Amino acid sequence: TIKGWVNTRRDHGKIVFIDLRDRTGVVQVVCTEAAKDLRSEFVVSVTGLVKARPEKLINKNLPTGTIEIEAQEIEVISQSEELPFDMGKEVLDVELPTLLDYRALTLRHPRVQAIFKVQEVVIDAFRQALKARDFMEFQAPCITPAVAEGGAEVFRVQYFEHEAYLSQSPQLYKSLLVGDFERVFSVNKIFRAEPSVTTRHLTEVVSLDAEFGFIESWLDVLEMQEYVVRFIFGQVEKKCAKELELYGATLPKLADKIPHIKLREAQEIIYKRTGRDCRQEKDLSPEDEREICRWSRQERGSDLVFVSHFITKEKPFYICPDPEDPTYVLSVDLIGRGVEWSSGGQRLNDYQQILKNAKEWGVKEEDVELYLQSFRYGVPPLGGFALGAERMTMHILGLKNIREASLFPRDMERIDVRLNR
RNA sequence: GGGGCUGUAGCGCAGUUGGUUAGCGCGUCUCCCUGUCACGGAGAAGGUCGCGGGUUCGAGUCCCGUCAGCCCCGCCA
Repeated sequence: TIKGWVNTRRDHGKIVFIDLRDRTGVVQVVCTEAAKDLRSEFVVSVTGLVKARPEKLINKNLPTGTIEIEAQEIEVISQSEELPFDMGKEVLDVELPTLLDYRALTLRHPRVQAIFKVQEVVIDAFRQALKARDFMEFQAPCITPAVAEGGAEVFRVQYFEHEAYLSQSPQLYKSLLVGDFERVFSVNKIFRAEPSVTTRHLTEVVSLDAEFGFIESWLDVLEMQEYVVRFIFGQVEKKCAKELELYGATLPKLADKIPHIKLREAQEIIYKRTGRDCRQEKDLSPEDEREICRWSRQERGSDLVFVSHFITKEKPFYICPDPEDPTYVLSVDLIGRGVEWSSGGQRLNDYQQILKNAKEWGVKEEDVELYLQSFRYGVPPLGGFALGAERMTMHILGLKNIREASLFPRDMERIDVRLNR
């Protein structure tokens, strides 16, 4: 007896073929006319005999193509309504809004499922990589007391008779915890109320965060980041060959060492290559990021490139300025395939300096009280980084829109269903 | 917030310089088929062309407005 969903039905009159699907794959069931009433996505229980197919009837395109099941009895367990689109195609031919409007159904398609198998491996590999380096996993809070960092917009929530916010980053908590556990990481949801309607932004994101103490320099953070990314790629390559093939995807090519350049060097390179002068800009634009990726690929043989030394004033108060030139910070973004994959850097660990910076940045002491407490009682030099799980998944598979890489994407216009209907 | 593009059957699309009955593929329904595996064959149903207004003898097509969607830019520790 085998139970599963009807993938497709091929009716030949006296003989009917059913492709039966369950979590392990698809197998062909040979039925009599009794199967005439079965439709796509019906859940059925088939009792019958597993038989080897005659040589001529072997389907080489199907992993189970050498066998088939001769049905003796078929019981319908659950019926399905008529499908809104064709699920039998190798590639679901629907537009993004349809893909998401029918999410419960589209997630049954093997090519859609592949996305989330890759994502699972990415997240699992992140955990493995850090546990192997003696990091401890922690659960970050989602409700936070105040907006401690400028920058990204935050969601406000009613918290009894008080106001609270949804966490836009576990940053302060993971840094704080370095004072307690030395090496920590978390896999957690973060929330951003940016009014951004783009192919790479979501309001609810899975963030892969790591932070550790006793670093000799910010380069230790960069190395740890590189180790983790390489480990993740290795696991995806090993465990997701089938999924990568479905998308014709290849993992980013990495040089022996991922090249690393400073923001100003990157801008100089872009100026020399394109004549576009962005040397005074405070950050790389999307086009700049694409150009620097082209450079990295051509000149250094690497699809990924670290860009460091962003402008101190543009970064949060806790980032460590470069002692050699405090205009720039010891923070680093990992850029690949034209977009940002992760960002990290060295943080301040000197209590007085953090206090001073907080004041300068306009951060109220009382809003970061718990964070500051940690640094009053001794914290080693520290740093860390964060990767976006959806962005990694998206760019590993070459998806066009990040919403495809989120099971239930939230954006300005959608929470499960479209908000403007 | 700025710009570009799109909106035609359940889904994906075509529709010429404005012209009389708006098409195609898939899916759905009926019938035929014992070897298909995206089965095949015959037939059928299914549309106020996003919505509102205008120009015109006549609008899916042109104009204005509006709503929705997609993409780019901006915003984005």
